[in-house]
Amino acid sequence: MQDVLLALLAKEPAHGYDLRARLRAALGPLGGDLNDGQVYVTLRRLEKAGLVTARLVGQGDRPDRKVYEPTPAGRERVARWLADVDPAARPAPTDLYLKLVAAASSRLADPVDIVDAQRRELLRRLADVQRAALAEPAGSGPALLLEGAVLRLQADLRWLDACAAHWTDRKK
Amino acid sequence: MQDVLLALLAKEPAHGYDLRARLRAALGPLGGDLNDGQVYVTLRRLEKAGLVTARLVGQGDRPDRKVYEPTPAGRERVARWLADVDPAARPAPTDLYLKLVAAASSRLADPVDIVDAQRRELLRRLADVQRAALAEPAGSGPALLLEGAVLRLQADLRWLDACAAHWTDRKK
DNA sequence: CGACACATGTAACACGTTACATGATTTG
DNA sequence: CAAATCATGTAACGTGTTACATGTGTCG
Repeated sequence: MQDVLLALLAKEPAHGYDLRARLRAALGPLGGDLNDGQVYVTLRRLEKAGLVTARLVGQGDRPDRKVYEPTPAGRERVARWLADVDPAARPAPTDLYLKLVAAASSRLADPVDIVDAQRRELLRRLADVQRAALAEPAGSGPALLLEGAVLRLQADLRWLDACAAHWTDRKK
Repeated sequence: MQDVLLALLAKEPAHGYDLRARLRAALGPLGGDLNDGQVYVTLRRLEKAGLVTARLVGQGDRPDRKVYEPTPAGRERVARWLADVDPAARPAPTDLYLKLVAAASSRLADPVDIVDAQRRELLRRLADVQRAALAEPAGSGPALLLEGAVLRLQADLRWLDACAAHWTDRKK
């Protein structure tokens, strides 16, 4: 998040509200879960870390803006971020897997039921995402991002099939 | 994490070291990034929240064990966790997407280069995971989890191709 | 007049990560 | 004798989440 904001500021100085709007625009329908204060908190942390500087810009009738600009240290960090490959969180559906293992070993729930419920949920989300994708102009950024979501959901659905097979075998 | 430990304790009371070992066994090669103190911190938080109780079990020569057991409130929470579908984090590769957008708009780096670097990285990880999968007994839990990782990595790789096409078009 | 866009924040909290810290016993 | 295994933790930190808090201007 910090890096993202820094990179946006490296393009041109901006104030919090504007950054939030740009983020929402870039993310499209998936930007809905952004938090109100998140951007401002992050900006203040960046400021405290000496990566950006701010100046107030009054504009008469409208509320004042606080325009941020990266410091040299900030620009350096952006460059490093862009050059590094993504650390990329654990690629596996670890959480669900642990739930299934826990359910199986504790005998409090049937893993196959959980898999079924999860499959229904993922199918629902897949439909949502695909519907949202149709609403986006083809070739737009959000459309691309939504395609990424679709691919992942499909991958997870195929994995769920493998899970179902796994625990069905064990049950008998 | 809290829920996972609670569920394991619901099966049978255990001490921290044992839980850690069970987790590592369940996760297989992917359990390597578990932190030493993590389990203990979580257990203490669970205790503070009144979801587990602990009693010390001395065993003469060996260090004492602290055996944890869920409280009724804890068991209730496990039941709820198992019944609920996974909240499942954002299904889209948002982080990388934002990096690409930031790179493109700031002109500090070429998105296509970033995509290429990322592809090399994912291919490397895919090879790692597949090699690890061969070392696991077929049909084991860890093997299943590794298959999940493979499917996701393949999905992300296909998405990278879409990204490359997207920004190659824009460049011309 | 009510809703929405503009514009900014804070405080408390939960959680994972990192790194540090200790000490006995078994095994090669 | 060194290393691995058993066994437990703590302190500090960074970050995201939640919820709260405030105020103006415009448009229908």
